[in-house]
Amino acid sequence: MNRYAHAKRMLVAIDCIIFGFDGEELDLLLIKRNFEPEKGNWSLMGGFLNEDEDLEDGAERILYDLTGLKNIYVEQIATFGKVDRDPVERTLSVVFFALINIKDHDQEAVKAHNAHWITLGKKPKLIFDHDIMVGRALEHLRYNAALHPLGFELLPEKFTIPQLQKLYEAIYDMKLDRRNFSRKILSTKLLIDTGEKDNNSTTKKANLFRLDKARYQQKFYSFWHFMPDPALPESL
Amino acid sequence: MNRYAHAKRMLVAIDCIIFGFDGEELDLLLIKRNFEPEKGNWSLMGGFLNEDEDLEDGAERILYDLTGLKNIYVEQIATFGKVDRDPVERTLSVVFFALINIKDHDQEAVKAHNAHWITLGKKPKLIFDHDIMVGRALEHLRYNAALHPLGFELLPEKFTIPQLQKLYEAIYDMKLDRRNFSRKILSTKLLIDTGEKDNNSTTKKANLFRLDKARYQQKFYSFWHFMPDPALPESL
DNA sequence: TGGTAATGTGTCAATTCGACACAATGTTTT
DNA sequence: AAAACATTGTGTCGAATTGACACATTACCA
Repeated sequence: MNRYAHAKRMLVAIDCIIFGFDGEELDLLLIKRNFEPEKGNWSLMGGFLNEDEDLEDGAERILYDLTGLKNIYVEQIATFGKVDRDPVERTLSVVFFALINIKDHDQEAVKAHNAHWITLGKKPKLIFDHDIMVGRALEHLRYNAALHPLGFELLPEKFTIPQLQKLYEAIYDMKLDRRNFSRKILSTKLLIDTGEKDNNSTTKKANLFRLDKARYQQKFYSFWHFMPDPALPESL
Repeated sequence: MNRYAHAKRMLVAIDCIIFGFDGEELDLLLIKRNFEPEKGNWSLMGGFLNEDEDLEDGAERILYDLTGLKNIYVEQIATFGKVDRDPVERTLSVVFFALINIKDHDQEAVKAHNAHWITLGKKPKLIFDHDIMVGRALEHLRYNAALHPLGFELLPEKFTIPQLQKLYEAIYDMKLDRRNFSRKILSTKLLIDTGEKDNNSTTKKANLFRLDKARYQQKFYSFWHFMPDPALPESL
């Protein structure tokens, strides 16, 4: 038990990288800090982990506090632990990333926190190691969006295939062939044609699709993905 | 600054999942604890993060302490933070996984820690949430071994293609076609034929290959992998 | 010296992929 | 009202990749 007695207790922060999609580019929800430390500079949304709170609950609390949203897509990415990463006091930061439909958030709550949606390409310099965190989050998004049907979290419930394509083009910063993309997406049988049309369009109105949620759950691990499903052995 | 004053400081542990490969199956290096808490039960190798120590340095210290090895493959997987995961006191655990060549470790150091190599299929029940950690580590290994040339970390410097195949079969718990596997691996141009033969064999001696390390670095992100390399934008 | 076991290499059909063309729809312009 | 324009839906075709399978080679052993 001596081990416990001699070990150092330290602060644990939670920082959230919040991705949205405005129809053309990926956006981040960032805070213009009106509090110390680093008042006046940009940072991720964050907070300290409470004594009686699980990590995931902490992340959800912080995200709810800023956006007013619950049940959004949240995933832990990594923990940052350099000794001097926070100049005030040694603080570990557990980083989460969240994908939200940019139309859904509570505008009042966002304004109250002095938060702003910023296009990824125009991201200002962030405090501490937050720039590295964003880089890691983007890498994570690129990895997982190719292997899992993650992208749908960033779109409204009903969306068109050209919208979905623009999203993937924004994530990977590349152009994709319209016809091949459509063929590949439809071959997953993950989309259901609602029969409705996108009336926002000024030219030919595209078909609106929605996710087949049951199939989505079932295919989470095999979408665009050639590995055996990571079924764990009985003993685990 | 008040935020800092009111936040709770807590213990931070590091736990390591150490994978090895015995030529037939995946193995884990586990501790039969001769210290409290949970004395007599099995656990992962771990320890507390020191005050003046980066996370990765802590993981390397703990791994060196147990195996006598440095410069091994180590990767952070996730942080576990359930409030009651450690019954003694609230403790976060940052989990790392390490891949080592099972022949290389320091036998004395391992014995001194009462550690043992256990075949994954015969893993005993572990303490706390360590079973879940092992599950997550295996999932991580399966993910990444398909996308990156990770497997080589588990093999000696010179290895044969049939050895490599057995490793992949152990990781994914499935049989692969010998001829197609060979074709796929060789098509990566990642292996260099040393010209030597494997003299351990009692039948036809297989060719010994080694990794083309330069190409390995270069191809880390495109090996068996169809996404664009995650090159980050200038701003990150 | 022939039998056995494991390795190295080749073939072939089915599928998938990437590049590309054309028809259909809805708006705007003349 | 018709022509021009922008965007969407669908099809084709050759090339590359994949999965299933066969055969020759090497080394040990009886």
